[in-house]
Amino acid sequence: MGELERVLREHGHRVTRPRRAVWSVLREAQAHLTVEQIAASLNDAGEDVDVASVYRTLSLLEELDLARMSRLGDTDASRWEIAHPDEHFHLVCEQCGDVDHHVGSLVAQIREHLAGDHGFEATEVELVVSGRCARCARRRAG
Amino acid sequence: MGELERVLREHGHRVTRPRRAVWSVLREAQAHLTVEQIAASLNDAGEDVDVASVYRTLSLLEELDLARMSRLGDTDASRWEIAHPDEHFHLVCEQCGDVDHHVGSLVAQIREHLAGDHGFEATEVELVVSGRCARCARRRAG
DNA sequence: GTGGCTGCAAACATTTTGCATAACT
DNA sequence: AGTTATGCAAAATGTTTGCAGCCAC
Repeated sequence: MGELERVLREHGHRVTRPRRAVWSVLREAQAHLTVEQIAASLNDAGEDVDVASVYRTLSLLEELDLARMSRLGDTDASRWEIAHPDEHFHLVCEQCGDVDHHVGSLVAQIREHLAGDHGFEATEVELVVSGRCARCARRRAG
Repeated sequence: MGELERVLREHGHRVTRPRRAVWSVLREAQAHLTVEQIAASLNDAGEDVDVASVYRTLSLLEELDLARMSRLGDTDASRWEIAHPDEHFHLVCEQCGDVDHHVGSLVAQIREHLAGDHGFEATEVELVVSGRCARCARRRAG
């Protein structure tokens, strides 16, 4: 049994076609998807799921720590991704539009720094860095 | 002549009552304000400014690097603040709802780390940390 | 069978836009 | 006087909700 089914059942929720479909789209995408993009993917896959259900499913997945929402870049639409077990941060390239995930010690370092200097117990560290990725920097600088 | 007037004129924009009023509200507030809150403040101050003008003014101020927008916490409304010359980050307390600014070396450190390890030229570092502030942590832990 | 879930449509919240008028330079 | 910015209202966008019927359990 997949992770989705297990977690849903554990919490007394039902395993339905729309939930499987949304989960599948999130799993297969590497990027952060807007609801619009998720709906398009569902369509491509021949799955007929209402946006309202997409929203409801995403909220549920978030509640169950299976998905994560963020508002990257300058868009006003939320973007969704599978909840990574590892802490990571986002590098948004202003030139090519790419969004990279990076797992590293950085987030842990930030957490420690805050606990030490500010007495702040961090539960969630959201680090979004905009700029130019190595590839674009190379191309432009020579 | 104030900073607002100077920058507006420098860029060929007019100095108008709504622009002064919005600027004044932002200057006097320490917090990050939603457009709704800005409108309420304007009302309190006896200034009659349409929301559309508030939005247009805020966009202009952002373009001129006089104001900054961010989407803190879980709200879906943008929040605005005077553009700080210093780099800073946000500590959002999940318990008391407080949003603190912190200026420190942390952002510079992140920038260096990324340039070194990832070859990523950061232009903007947005660090939002949720958790429990020192005050709330003390109260609860003893 | 029954209660939770879905689809549909309508409501809601936030932000943007078109246009006639007002006001800054 | 010229033209940019404003106010108003309407539209666009993103998200939530009420409800009748459907489907997983």
